[in-house]
Amino acid sequence: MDWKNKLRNAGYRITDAREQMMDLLINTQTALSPMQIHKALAEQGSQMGLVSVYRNLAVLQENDLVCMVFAPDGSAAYTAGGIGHHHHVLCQRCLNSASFEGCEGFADLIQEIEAQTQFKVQGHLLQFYGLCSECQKNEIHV
Amino acid sequence: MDWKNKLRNAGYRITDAREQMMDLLINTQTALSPMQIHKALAEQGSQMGLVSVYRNLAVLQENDLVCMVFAPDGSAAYTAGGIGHHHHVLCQRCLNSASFEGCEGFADLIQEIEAQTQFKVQGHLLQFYGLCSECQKNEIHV
DNA sequence: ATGCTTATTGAAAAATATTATCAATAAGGA
DNA sequence: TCCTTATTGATAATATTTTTCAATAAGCAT
Repeated sequence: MDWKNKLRNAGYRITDAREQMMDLLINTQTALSPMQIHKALAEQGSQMGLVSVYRNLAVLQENDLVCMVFAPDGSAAYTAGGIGHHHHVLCQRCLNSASFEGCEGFADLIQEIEAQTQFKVQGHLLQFYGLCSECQKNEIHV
Repeated sequence: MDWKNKLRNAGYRITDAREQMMDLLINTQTALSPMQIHKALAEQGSQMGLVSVYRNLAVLQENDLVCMVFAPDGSAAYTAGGIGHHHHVLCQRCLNSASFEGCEGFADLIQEIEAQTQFKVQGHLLQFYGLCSECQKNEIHV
């Protein structure tokens, strides 16, 4: 199911603002801050206000159409890749974002944590940071 | 080495503000926001300004005396537990924080990610969320 | 196509969170 | 005890996110 039907089925409307945002996020490799999204759309001629960017990010995120990731500096950035349960690798240099599945290996770790801490584990936050292939090339010449 | 010497050796001074903050963070099970720290210290009679809380959190964090964690809502909170490379489990209900070591199991996962994404992985962000033992008890009566 | 209902938008303002400035104070070595 | 300089508090400046509200537009029913 494409994102439009997903939104429609959830009772949301398909607006220009949402189309522009989805197009941008889908076609951008790097994770973008709300401000960057706003700026990029403005440069494309969009009149959309920053407020709508925030509001729609919330809607899109709620419907699993975009993910929030933490940039290396701790700030929030958004990206459209990835379906189902997955995680992200972010390039520390250019914020290029890739997704991957597989945190099954956690089962053992979670058991150990629960034994050690007496917590009941219910969820996790996992991201990797590194260098994308492009930035690795440039890194050589440092 | 206790935290005072650690700071001293790094060229920082031991001030009332820093002592109050360390005492508070060491004796508090839950992760605290800058605001909560400021409020708690004010209630103890401290005159410390919120600005100093922020500044000293930065200093203490830089010296690995406190850790920043992400609360379930994405906001930053601080806790003093844990030495060396470690991670945290946070209670979603009360923000109780426990630390654990062991992300060795990541070696395989990282190799897989690097193969899949062409990234060179250099670091990671990992936290678990769940219920602490106290909150599990209360959960039963929901 | 047309009208109606209501979600959505933009603009401005409010609320929050964080950082910078600078004179006054205090830590800690001489 | 003095001196140097990191640290502090108060204020202001930035940055970030949310709220409010009238105007607009999406999409269903006609």
